Amino acid sequence: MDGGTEGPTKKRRTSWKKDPEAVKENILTIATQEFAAHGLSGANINEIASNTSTSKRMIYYYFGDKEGLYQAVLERVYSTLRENEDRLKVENLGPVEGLALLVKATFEAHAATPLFIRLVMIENIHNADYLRRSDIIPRLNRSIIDKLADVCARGKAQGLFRDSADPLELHWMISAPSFYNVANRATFSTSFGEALFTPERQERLKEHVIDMILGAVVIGYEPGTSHAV
Amino acid sequence: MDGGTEGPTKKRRTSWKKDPEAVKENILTIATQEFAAHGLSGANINEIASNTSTSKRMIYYYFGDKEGLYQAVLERVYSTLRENEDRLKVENLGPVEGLALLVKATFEAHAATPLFIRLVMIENIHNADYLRRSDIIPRLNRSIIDKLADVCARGKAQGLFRDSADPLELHWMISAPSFYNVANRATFSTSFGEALFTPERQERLKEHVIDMILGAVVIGYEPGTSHAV
DNA sequence: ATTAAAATGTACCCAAGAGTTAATTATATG
DNA sequence: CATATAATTAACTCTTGGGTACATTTTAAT
Repeated sequence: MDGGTEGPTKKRRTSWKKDPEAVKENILTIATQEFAAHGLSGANINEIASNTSTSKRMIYYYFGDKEGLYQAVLERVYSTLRENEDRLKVENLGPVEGLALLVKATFEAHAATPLFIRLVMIENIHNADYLRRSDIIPRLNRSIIDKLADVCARGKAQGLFRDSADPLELHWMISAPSFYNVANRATFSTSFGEALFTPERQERLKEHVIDMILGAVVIGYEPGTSHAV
Repeated sequence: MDGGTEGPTKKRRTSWKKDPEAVKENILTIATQEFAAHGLSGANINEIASNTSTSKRMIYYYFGDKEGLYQAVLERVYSTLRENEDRLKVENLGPVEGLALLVKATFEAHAATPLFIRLVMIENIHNADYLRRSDIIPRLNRSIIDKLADVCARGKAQGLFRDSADPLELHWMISAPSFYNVANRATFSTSFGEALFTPERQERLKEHVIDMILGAVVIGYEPGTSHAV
């Protein structure tokens, strides 16, 4: 094809600026999408590189290898999640309303961040090896448990919550449907149809989840009275 | 080692029996473990082959390519699940007891089949492309919905269940915590510790799930009165 | 200006692993 | 018992893609 004039096609390099942070950020953004889409082994470094504004060389320069890049992606996405959790304020609400808000916010947050969900799924396939290896765990996810503990304590003190209410169990109960709703949507709708995934049915499911949680925790709770939506 | 007498080491092939079904079954069993462990792209055909009592050639002979093998694995494991569901009998139980049993059995079945859970997680990563392509879907997972519909109808007819109770939503509500409990154990316990995964706490969680579901469906349900465990 | 170090570009290497080719053996059928 | 076909073995090919070598450019410090 281009074998034409073998003239001055020397090594004419393009000019560039030093901007390490922007380059790293650019790589991480693209890599997040690639890993979320195809998993750790399925992700393609060449593909990531070609979608960045830099080169494959820089990926290895900054992140060492594929696993290093994956780990960085995982940590960044977890940190973002943490920041979102921190923004939630329930201290000023009553225990029942506070708990209802936490459930509602969790359900919506999961639905709004499918990329994060996929990365967590992938990390679970890998037995959480990379998350465990990370040093961000301790400060991670602490706030959501603290919030639940606060709401729980106040609810019990006011005689509104059952004695059995437990913050960690509550977090499990809230996360499970919220996570499943996004994570298993593909197989669920393939098996049973898309019916539950219209906006209206999703609202209904969210209501059900709130009712289930409050019903398990709040003494004498009447379904449909959360006023949280 | 065996470099000794370079005598009659010609092409002396080992003897073998024709046994296509056993060979296929053997391949599927090993492949199931490999795919469940490493996912579609992460699985290694050479590794699978070396763990079977046959050769890599046979994998391609019977299943065409890696994706064909994966699809076969997926279909087989879904079929096994279906058979387990069919064994459950709730027609002779009252609506409340029947529903409680369905929840309990689902929770326990998920906990008992981590391999299946992993394959479903992996299939969701692939947007259920292979499940969708399969022709086993229609008859699949039908029975569980039918059972729930039966229980629901009887519960409503007897004035025990809320009018809002819906079989498909119920299945979603039952599956979500059951699935999450196994699928996300790695990241959950990495973030929050192993506390919820002792046998005692798992029993407690199962009770909570039963209570939550019954609380959402059964009019005037009192937590801890399911008698299902 | 000089220079060293950090950052970047280009081209390449090479192992891993999906998939194939061709010969060989078992078994059913007439 | 000839022979066609299904089942199987052994050895090979060849692309894909993770990772690297090395040259080059920017920038900050002296």
